[in-house]
Amino acid sequence: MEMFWRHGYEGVSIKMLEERLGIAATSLYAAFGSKDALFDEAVEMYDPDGATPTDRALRLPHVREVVEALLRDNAEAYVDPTTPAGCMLVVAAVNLSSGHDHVGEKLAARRRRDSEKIRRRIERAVRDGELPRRMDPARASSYLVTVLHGLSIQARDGCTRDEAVGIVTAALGGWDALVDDAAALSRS
Amino acid sequence: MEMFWRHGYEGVSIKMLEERLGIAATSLYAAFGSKDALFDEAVEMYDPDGATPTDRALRLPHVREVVEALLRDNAEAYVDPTTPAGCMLVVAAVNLSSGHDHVGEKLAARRRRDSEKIRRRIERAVRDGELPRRMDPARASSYLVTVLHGLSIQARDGCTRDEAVGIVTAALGGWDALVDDAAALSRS
DNA sequence: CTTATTTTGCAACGTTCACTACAGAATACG
DNA sequence: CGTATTCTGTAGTGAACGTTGCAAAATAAG
Repeated sequence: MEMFWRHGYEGVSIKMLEERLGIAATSLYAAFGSKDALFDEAVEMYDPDGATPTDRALRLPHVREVVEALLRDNAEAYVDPTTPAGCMLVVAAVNLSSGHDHVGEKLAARRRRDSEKIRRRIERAVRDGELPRRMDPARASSYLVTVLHGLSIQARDGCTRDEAVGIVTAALGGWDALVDDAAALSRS
Repeated sequence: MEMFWRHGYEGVSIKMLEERLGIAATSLYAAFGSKDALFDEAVEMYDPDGATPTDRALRLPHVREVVEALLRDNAEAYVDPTTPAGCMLVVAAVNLSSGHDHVGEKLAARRRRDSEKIRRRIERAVRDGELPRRMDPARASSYLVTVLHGLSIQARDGCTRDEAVGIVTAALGGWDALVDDAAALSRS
């Protein structure tokens, strides 16, 4: 899985996988059927539905701590030196040659899924009165996802943990400003 | 240039270039020498030093309008429907197979150059008293660059201009919060 | 017009790619 | 132990890749 995360779908050849997994190509195909299917398994292993840092953050009781955990925990994961940098869903299939577009689309679908989870959590907080009525969940979630995607690229560029934490803190300032602005609108 | 921007370095084959440029491979090589050199030319065309939206924004007189133009103008460019989505420096060489790392490194160097330009502009604003003394230029520029990189991925995912503008507004809230926090620190 | 230059088409080159067939070797199971 | 299953190594397949050589065709220049 880490190879696809680090090098992307096309950046990893069957030969590299043989060497990494220590098995012959024939067994690879016997076990997985195709490079595509192997990639899918790798993605599923990276992004098990319900068990990601995002999923865990979304289950926290208060939306401010949800947002904080969402950004912090993902940032921590992106800069974790023991794993490839960034988010696999963002970086593993950006560049694809003809015929491989479906690979990138699967990752895009997962990114959308995550974005919608975040939006729905914010909607819930608005319904529950935890956030102002005039809060725009779509915009807020877009902003948070933008920061996460950007952190992923920054992690790939060698961003340190301290830098990532600093970026998260700044981004939380942006979140708080969103909430304040919505509160002011809700009062007028 | 647009093909590399849209598909990335390895996603564009010489055959595709032949068809797009309407010339034979032989002439391609006569003119450019290699695919690498052609890519370099494309990058230089996309990112002429001193003439990018970032460069133009950095020349504005007041730092708040610098930051605003930086985010808005880049976001506009990333979602411009007449050009490929996102920032070429971010998306054109994320996934590279063995032997092509130097391609990605050139783009990373350009990203670093831009990040440093932004940091230095913020440092200048601190020196000139336009920003609080306790402002951290490195952190502030990291935050801005993170937002830009994230917007690039969002643009690739089909983000509309309105969504991008909304994200920029939220991110500006984060910038303002950074300034406010630094001002509070500077007073204590 | 002639000559020089550029471009083209063709046919490679050597390499890499994902994938397959198959006999033999290795391992697992009863 | 014998049998079944899995894995291996080998030798491909057909396609794609970036690049090159070269004669002929096309274009540009004087």
